Amino acid sequence: MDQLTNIFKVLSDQTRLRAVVLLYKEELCVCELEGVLDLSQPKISKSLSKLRDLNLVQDERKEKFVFYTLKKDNEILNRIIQGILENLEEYPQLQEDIKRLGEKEKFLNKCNPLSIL
Amino acid sequence: MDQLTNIFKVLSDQTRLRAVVLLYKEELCVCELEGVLDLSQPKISKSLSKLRDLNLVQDERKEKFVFYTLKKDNEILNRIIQGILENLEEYPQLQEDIKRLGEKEKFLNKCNPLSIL
DNA sequence: TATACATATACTCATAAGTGCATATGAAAA
DNA sequence: TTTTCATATGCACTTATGAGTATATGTATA
Repeated sequence: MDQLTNIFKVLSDQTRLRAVVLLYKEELCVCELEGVLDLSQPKISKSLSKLRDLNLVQDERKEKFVFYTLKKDNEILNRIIQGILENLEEYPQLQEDIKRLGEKEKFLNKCNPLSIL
Repeated sequence: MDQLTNIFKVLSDQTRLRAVVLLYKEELCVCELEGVLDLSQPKISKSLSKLRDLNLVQDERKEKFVFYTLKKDNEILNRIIQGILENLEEYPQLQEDIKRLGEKEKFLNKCNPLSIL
């Protein structure tokens, strides 16, 4: 039951929930998450680290960036996210996040404040 | 999104999760929950109070006892519990709890230690 | 092999959350 | 109207958690 309650705990934080929803849709690097969610780098990194602890996420380095994907082998988690996605109208923030996924490339290489035009 | 993360937070505690699953199956009073889950009265009572705060539960007094039921109007919550119930083999504790639901009457009027035969 | 840059982690702090025990509340029964 | 009994709440304590800032790590590029 621990595995179950741990999943709920992970989802009970807004940052992590937002990240999980995005990662369910596509692979993203820390940089992109930082930009799309408009949150600090350590905050994103820590969130991802908790997801990694629970084995909910997979990471892979590609050149300069580390890309994360959500593992799709967790029945309950899949169900939950699907439930959320089917009722997105109820969650404007998540809706907005997903919309901003379209501009994700904008944030690649732009995570450093100094490099923002 | 707060409502969502709050639901996850509520479910991230073992006591509350166990109670929610039982209350999804049937109406129970504090006494019965105490017996079935084998936990202290204040612990049960506090768990129920958090569920009440989130409007996930309904209470009704019947003579000496206060009976609780889970409200079935929360899409996401329903889905989650259904998901759990469909994979009960993975959660022995919850399975055991549900089994003990059969003996629930045994605990009515027996919550007071002094009245235990 | 230096340097730059993306990501991870450490540290401190403030706050929240769970637990156990004692006690308050309030309805029912005597 | 007093007593009993089911349930709720308060308090003290301990641990967990999230946030921000600074800094470490490690790969890639110059």
